[in-house]
Amino acid sequence: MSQLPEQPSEGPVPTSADVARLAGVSRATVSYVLNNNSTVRISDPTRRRVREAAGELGYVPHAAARSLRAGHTRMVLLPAGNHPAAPLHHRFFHELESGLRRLDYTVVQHGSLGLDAEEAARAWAELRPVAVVAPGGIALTPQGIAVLRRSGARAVITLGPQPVEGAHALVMDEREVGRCATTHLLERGRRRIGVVIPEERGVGVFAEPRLAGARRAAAGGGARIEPLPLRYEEESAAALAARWRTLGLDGVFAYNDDYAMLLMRALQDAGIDVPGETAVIGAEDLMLGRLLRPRLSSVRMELATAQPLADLVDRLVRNPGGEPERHDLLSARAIPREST
Amino acid sequence: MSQLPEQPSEGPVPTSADVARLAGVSRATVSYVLNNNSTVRISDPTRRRVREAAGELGYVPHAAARSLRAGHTRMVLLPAGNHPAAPLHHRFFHELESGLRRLDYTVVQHGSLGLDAEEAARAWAELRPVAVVAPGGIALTPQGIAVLRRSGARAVITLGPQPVEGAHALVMDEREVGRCATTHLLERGRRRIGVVIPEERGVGVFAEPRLAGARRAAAGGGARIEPLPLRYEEESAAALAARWRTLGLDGVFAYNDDYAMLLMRALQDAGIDVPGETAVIGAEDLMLGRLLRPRLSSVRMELATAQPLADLVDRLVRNPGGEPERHDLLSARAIPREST
DNA sequence: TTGAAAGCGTTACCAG
DNA sequence: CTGGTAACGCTTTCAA
Repeated sequence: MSQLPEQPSEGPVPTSADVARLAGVSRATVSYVLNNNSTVRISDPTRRRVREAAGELGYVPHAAARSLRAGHTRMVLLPAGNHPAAPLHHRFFHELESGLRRLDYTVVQHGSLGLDAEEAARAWAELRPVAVVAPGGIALTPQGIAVLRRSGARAVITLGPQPVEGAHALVMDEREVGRCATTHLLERGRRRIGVVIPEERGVGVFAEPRLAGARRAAAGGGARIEPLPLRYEEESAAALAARWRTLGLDGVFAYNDDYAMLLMRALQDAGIDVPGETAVIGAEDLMLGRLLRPRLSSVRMELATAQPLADLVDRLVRNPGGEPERHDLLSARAIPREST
Repeated sequence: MSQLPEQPSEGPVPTSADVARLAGVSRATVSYVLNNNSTVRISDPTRRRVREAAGELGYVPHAAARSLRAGHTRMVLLPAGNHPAAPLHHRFFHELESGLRRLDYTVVQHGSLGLDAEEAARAWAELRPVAVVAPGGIALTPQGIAVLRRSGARAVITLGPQPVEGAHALVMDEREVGRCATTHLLERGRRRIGVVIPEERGVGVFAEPRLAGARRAAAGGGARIEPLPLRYEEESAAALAARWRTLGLDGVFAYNDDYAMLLMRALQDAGIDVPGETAVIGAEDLMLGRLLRPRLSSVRMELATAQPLADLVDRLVRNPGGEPERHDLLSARAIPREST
């Protein structure tokens, strides 16, 4: 009659007290053993008993309890963007993440769709991350930064096209991409240059600086810049190509290789010779651009390796007092192929 | 001499006790007000005082303390893959995430590079998630599942090409993609069919089932299947194209559109007529495939909308007892264009 | 309507 | 070397 119908999968979660009881020691001893605390010496047989008890119960420490006690976490929070990041960023994030894990941080991505900047910052702050690395396209306001700092974040870092007041900045200056592309077109003798602006929302954070970079380069070279809104659809590209000759452009920087491939095909279909009548250059140097005829010229973007940046995050966490730092991550250079 | 050099950004993190003190009420009252507890009635002036005090201090509740007290979290953990997921998956994750947030879950992605299945499961379990949704390519063993369940996870769900023993499964049966592609080639009269297997690591989880699906379809149609290892590089594709005629294939399913574009270009450069001599079909129906000449045939993959799946996760969390459930998410159909 | 107190799981301090 | 104890921040009885 005293049979308890507890299924193993529904039983209470084992705690360090359970481990202590099973091993016949105190909770403190369990803690010492499991954390390899070196300030105190525990006999080997005891260690083994504790380890075995933990294994037998499937004990896993409770991170929340631990960090409550410790007064801080080792969580680095990466707010996730609403929009798929560029492939380049992906690799970079993975590197950053494993770099941080190597330094014993727990890296956690937290999405924030449908929250405004303040709400999002509060949601992050509830987790009490020791650092926040917010990619470009994530709303991060000075007030949001203040909330995070007050909640104990020792480093708030933006990672994107431009710095944000009051936070450290890992800058991927996308203007450089526009500058490179435009300079290359200028060198090819082009003076009336279109710059594709994707209409997809969320891309603006990247597109605007690329355009700005193009403008600056053009100003120095006596060229004209014409922004060209474009959706990532064949119809949109065809419409643009249809009115191409009225635009009178002899070169175009197409935001990136995807848009460049789309546009170049539409231009060719409309009988515009590339590069004869109009030169086309993309960015990001995708493999696929090399498969087209003419082969697509591009801007290769190189991102700093992420391990030093993980070290940087670590340094800012350990030594939080200083002025906001700025580090430039992105370098760009034109890769001329046949389309320019 | 008593001047404290505390900078505002370095002061202690405000707690509910600070809010209570400033508002001149007890901590309990603060909790009632801030959580809109309806079982107890608090006067409006008090409510306002509490809210103002919280705002003034920039108080943000401490999620760890809260869940420690509550005995459970509302965290849904998504282990992040080592490898960039397909674009389709990206959209899907974003949808799932906002669906879950709508149900008041906190969605957290946790990377696990360089950890084996057991270590990873323990790392996740430390956070005491109420549910874990593990994408394909993430190692999830029966033991790992047990660890998670014992640590309080009420739902462990895999999301990928095949179910895992003991967990619920959202199945994206990639075999269907291979089956579709191959059936389409059979309908076009092809009988000697190559199937590209990317050599990049991490892609295997997707590639193997696609190959399996192709084999099954071929078996029914009296066709031969030839696996074709390929790296995503021009040289690799050129090498494959160079020995193409010795392979004697009249059709090829190229894993996806990226590999298909790469291979098709190499075949054309080697003087192989597409589709005359060899038909080529990809998968994922990328826009770029439509820009090639011949236009690339593809398999369009459609994923179930994610909101119902968020509801499903919620249901499994609230009602954890049942048998492992399986839900099929992926449907595929061939989109014939000019390359087949 | 408000306040006091207990307790969640952990670890650090201090006696034994 | 080991064991008791207090404290981290929060919510929730129970009592006033």
